[in-house]
Amino acid sequence: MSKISSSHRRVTLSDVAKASGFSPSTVSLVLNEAPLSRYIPDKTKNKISETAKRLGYRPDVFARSLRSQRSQTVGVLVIDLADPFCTLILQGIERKLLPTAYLPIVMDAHNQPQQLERYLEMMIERRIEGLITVANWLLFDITLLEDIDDRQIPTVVVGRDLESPTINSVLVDNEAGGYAAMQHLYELGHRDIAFVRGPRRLGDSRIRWKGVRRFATEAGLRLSPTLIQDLPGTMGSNSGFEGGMRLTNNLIQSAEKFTAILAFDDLTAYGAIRALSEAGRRVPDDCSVIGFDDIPAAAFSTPGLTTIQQPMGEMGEYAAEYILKQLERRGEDERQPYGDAHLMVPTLVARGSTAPNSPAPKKAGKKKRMKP
Amino acid sequence: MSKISSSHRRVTLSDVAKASGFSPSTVSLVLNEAPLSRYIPDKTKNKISETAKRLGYRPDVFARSLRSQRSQTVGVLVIDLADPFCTLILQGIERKLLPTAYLPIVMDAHNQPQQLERYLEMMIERRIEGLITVANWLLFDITLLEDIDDRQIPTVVVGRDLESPTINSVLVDNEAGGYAAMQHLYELGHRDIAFVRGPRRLGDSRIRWKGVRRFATEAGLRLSPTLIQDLPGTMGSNSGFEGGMRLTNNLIQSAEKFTAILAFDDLTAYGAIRALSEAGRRVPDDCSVIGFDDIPAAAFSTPGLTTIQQPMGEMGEYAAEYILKQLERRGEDERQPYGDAHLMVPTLVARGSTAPNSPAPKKAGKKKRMKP
DNA sequence: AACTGATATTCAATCGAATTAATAAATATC
DNA sequence: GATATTTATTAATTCGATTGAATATCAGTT
Repeated sequence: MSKISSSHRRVTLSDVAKASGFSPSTVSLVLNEAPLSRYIPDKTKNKISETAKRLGYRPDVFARSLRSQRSQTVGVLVIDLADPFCTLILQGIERKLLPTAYLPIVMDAHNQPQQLERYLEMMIERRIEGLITVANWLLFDITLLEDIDDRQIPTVVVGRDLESPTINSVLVDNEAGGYAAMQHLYELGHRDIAFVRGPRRLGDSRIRWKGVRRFATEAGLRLSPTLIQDLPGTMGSNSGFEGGMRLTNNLIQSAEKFTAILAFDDLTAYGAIRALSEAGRRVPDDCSVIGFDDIPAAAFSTPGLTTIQQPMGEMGEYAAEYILKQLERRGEDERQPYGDAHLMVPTLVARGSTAPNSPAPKKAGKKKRMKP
Repeated sequence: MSKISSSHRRVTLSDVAKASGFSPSTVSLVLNEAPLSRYIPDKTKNKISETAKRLGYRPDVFARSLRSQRSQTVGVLVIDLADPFCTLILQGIERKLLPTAYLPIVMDAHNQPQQLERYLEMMIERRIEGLITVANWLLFDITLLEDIDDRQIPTVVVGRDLESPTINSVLVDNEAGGYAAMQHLYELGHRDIAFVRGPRRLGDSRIRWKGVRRFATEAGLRLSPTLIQDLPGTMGSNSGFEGGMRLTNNLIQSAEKFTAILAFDDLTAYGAIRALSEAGRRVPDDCSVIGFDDIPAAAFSTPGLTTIQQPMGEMGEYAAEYILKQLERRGEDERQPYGDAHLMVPTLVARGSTAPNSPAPKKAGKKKRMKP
């Protein structure tokens, strides 16, 4: 039973009509379960559906779309498909869309926001009925998305805090995440904690920091300004790694003691680990490292990376559901609340890259300076 | 200049016709540069193209597809989007397709080959003009693809050796890769090498092994059967990691000495590293590990993973080009050679997970037994 | 017997563009 | 000057499905 369909000539609506002895109109009404089919007796309905099945009829999507002015597609604009963060979100979206009649049209911006306009134009040309943008932390022009939204095409952004006044978004509770990361390190006994924060211009980064600060305040912990580094705002895709490495080197050379690093995201964390390793410091024995995201590599690297897990899959699912809901209530003309952000709860995943602080000395008098 | 298009009402062909003072036919001929437009004077042509541009005319893809029976799309069936191997290939495909008139319709099989048939049906419904299947090492039913090929839809598979008699494919030269991996370890002085091979049923795995054997024979090296482990054929997506871990534990417990592990792929290699680490063996000091693929994580893990790089991007590009070529010469009815496999050259990428063998003891007398 | 309303089915227009056959004017040929 | 030929443009059909208006049948009402 592996043949997909035996005859190569297309079966059209009127083929079914002819074969079943009814008119194309009737066939259409029946197969679409249109309201007008309400008076058509079951006998007719059965006959029609049977012949349709027998002939292997499949409606021509183009004819249908042309007539109905609906494409049955949802645009999915992914900022970078190679970013595992985006990929997992995308898979969540697909999971929700698969059982529906909507086909995702996936476009990959390859980390080049300059071309965003072009992609969106292509999507409009293809008459997408909804738009989901899967963003990583790359900055791009929001006004383009707002344009789409203006056109009555429901739009949502997943993964990033866009801080747009009009566009709804789905993202992780960054503050809770920052808080949890900090708490984890604190509970392991770390008091001298270094930070590699995200770019200042990035909303997500600021909010995570807010969570970190909140925990520190509550715990009565003072954060040393010397131990705070910021990733630059103008970074390519993978340069989180390089940034993390460079900034961690700064930290090491600053000569201020620290026993743990809280990194902006997993890639940054890996950069930190590399830098520490090159400086002869073992993770987690000499220094704990915690990331953010929980990309797949976090599980299979050695040591495993302790991190704040974003529920990427669920975020994608939620976004897809949101769009589907919008599409259902189309025409009701009740616009959803503007600029809403739906926050998902992050989860701490403790792996090998964090460990209790200083198993040896209880008295804090003996400080190991790397360089005087 | 961020507005994508000002007016929300669609501009149709006859709008342009009215505005320019010509008939829809003429406008269509001019804008498509159809053969019949050869007698139309430049004056007319210019006027029409100008008004078209002025009004912001964009042909309706559905109307066009309905009439011309061409969808201007290429189906891209990805076995697992979360697999970085697939992702990078996909990006290569996109790079080549972007400048053309063809839009990729990406479908993700989520590692569930049972649903393949359904996806292919959806693609046929969407009238894809060509099909690129991005395969990882998951086994699936080839006959489905052969069906597509039968329908005059050019088909190609990237990334896997399908061993199909009819379908063309693009993949890495597995034998050369196996050879190079082996050579690398040998040149570092390793003589006692353990292997975690891929599933026996997998063609790629067998060919890699062929390369390994060839080098061993040339170098006069005997391979110990005890040090050869095979991944099971029935594995989920990420279980390469678990498999690698489990089989490496077997190796460790076998008590036969080895100073390097040649793993089937990067994920397997990471499993091996984890197992070694848990057994107290350091990589690369106590044991070198080499992988295959060069997934992104290989670069940012610590130590970096030495591996055989597959040119994933280029493979994708090549596949896309192949399909485009087939589409160009459509109608010429000269079928391409059947079942061709285009081999791409792999590259050794030496990173931190491999190191010269035994800087210390020359005499191999002192064996550390894990358990008797 | 004429009329109403529910039931059952179909006609015909439409979506927007591509394309073939047809027409009209200008020029060339004998 | 009648007839080809080239140049320039268009009317009309087609792709395949949807849908509002129209028609036809029948049971029930007065």
